[in-house]
Amino acid sequence: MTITIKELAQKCGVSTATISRALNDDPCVTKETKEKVLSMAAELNYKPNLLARSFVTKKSNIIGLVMPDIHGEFFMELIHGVDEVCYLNKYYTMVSSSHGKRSTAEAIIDFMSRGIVGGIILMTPAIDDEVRKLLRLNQLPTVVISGKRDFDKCDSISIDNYNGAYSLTDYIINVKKFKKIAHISGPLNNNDAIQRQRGYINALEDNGIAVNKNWIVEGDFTTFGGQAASTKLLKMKERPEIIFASNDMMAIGCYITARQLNMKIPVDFGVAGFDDIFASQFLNPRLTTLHVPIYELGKEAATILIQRMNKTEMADFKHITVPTELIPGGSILPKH
Amino acid sequence: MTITIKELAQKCGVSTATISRALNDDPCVTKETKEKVLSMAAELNYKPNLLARSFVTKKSNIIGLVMPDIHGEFFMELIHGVDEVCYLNKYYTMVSSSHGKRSTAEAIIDFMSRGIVGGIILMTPAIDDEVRKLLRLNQLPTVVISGKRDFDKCDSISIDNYNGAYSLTDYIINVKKFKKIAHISGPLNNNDAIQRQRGYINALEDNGIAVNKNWIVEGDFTTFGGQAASTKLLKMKERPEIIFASNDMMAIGCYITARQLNMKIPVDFGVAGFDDIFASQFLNPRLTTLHVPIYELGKEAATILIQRMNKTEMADFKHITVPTELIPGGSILPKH
DNA sequence: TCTTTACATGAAAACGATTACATTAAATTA
DNA sequence: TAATTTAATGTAATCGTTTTCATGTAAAGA
Repeated sequence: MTITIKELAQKCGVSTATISRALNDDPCVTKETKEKVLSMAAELNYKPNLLARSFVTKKSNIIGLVMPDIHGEFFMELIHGVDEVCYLNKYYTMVSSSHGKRSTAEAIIDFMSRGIVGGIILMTPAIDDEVRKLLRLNQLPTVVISGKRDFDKCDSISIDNYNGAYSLTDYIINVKKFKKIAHISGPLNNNDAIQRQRGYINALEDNGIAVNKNWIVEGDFTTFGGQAASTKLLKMKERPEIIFASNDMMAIGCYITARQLNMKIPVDFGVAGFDDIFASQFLNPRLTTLHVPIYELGKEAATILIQRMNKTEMADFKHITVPTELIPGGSILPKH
Repeated sequence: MTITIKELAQKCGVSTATISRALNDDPCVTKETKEKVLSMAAELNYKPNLLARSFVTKKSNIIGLVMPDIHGEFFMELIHGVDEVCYLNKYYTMVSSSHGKRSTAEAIIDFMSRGIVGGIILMTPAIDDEVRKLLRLNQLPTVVISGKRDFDKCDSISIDNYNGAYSLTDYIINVKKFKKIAHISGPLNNNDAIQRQRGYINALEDNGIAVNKNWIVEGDFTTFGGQAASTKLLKMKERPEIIFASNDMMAIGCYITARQLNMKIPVDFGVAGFDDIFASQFLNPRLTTLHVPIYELGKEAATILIQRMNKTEMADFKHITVPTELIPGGSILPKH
């Protein structure tokens, strides 16, 4: 079925070298030859075998996308963005996750050493020593998407977790006029979680509000964790008026808790989240949260990576920080 | 950095053929040689170049996953399931969508003709003539996931849309005791949509309820379409008591309409959906819907495909239908 | 007309693995 | 002991493409 370059060469009455040159737009071949080759290729439906091509050129137009998990719309949007750019540039997207027992390092090593991919987009909540070492002696172009810029030897894109959390906390204090604000953090080995917590704390301090340590509870970024943490907070003798969860999933956990404790959001307590996942807009009342442009982020990462893959000389690494956007919802009342 | 088989052969003092045999567990090589090769390979961190291997063996352990769109948790769970099985079997997942201008056929041709993937999982709402033809003369193992089994020359997995919709409609009639049930269908070139509508109609007829054509409105599987269709239904002089939307997204559109028209679900009208997407459980009241085990479906598809890719002799094609599960929610009251 | 230059194309090597076939050495049989 | 079989390994071809280098031809210059 599939025809090879040799057969095409025979049909055209030229050598395989000329075919290759014609298809790759080498200026050496004459217009007539090029036309003849192209029309014959189209007629016979010839498509170069990408495996063979990648094999000999040592370049692959496959991008390896390494994520901590393949679950939820967050990562879906990331894949979507990457795929969009890949498609437009005739690249391919290979997904991989460190779910189950697999470590991020393992996934990266796999991609790096087997010649399949020509570049890597690494989304990771934290870069540990093993991964850091791998990236350092990595020969493959890599773009790191992370909650914090803590690696300089790659292009990187970070979400502005700190300023997002800061501005949301500040909004609750100065627009909504609340001071009793609790925080459910993400796991504290997660850079996003750390940055968001820092933003929350600094906003409190800058507004002259003492930080109540009891009101900072570590969660795990799941609805279940949010449920547990919010239950703990709401059963305290002195309970907060607002719960700022470090992501929307945990904020949803707060809604579940409210139902269980027979409390009303936003009357009995207010809730804020982070991420603006799809479900957030359908919560009743709508969740106040921060929108993270994850689709655009995926597109940006793929764009930078492809540029890097096509360039031989290495310009300085790009480090981009993308801002979040405050999405006001009914989950926080203005204080009367 | 990356070492080749030649260098490894030199280090071991054997030929590349022996290395290859040792690594592929050929019974011909002695235990001692095999051990020597394996330990040296581990020491030097040798990993066979998969490109070269695939190139020469004409087999690829990359699976191409073709989807109509890369968006929403539905497809995310599909990818998740496929990835899980791929990882366990040392396969890779390459995603591709027919979003934007790209047709499904284009995506398939690309995968088929370029030698990159060794098998295809094709998720498509309908198989048109072009795709049908492609699949027929396809040399690559393919598993089709579709709303309806309408192609016999491949392994296939179908969601039991008909029985799901039938049982849900029957449940509304016989358990919830409603007879005035409207339906917002999906686009009618979509097999899932067609099967679901058929299930709805047949359930009505089998229960002796006349089908009201005005109460069947074609939607587009989006919240916006669900909004438009439900608005239309609710503004009729004789309006339905229950709206059965062909998917959860459109059901969410019904919730939005309710808010806009200042109506209360389930008091003023009831809603049912199909898919059981993540957001459905957080709707207030919880959406009554049908759970589609999409993650398991992805796993199943990948499992079958990998079996097929490893087998030379072609056994009969498998055709699997997976059932849906009724998820009762507060969105439909029992009729007093 | 002869040499030089430029240009278009062809011949052949290369990439890293697998594998059919050849070869060698050891073991078995006569 | 010589002949034959068997087991383990080596040699070399192969896959489809790109690319270096060589070749031949036409145009330009002397």
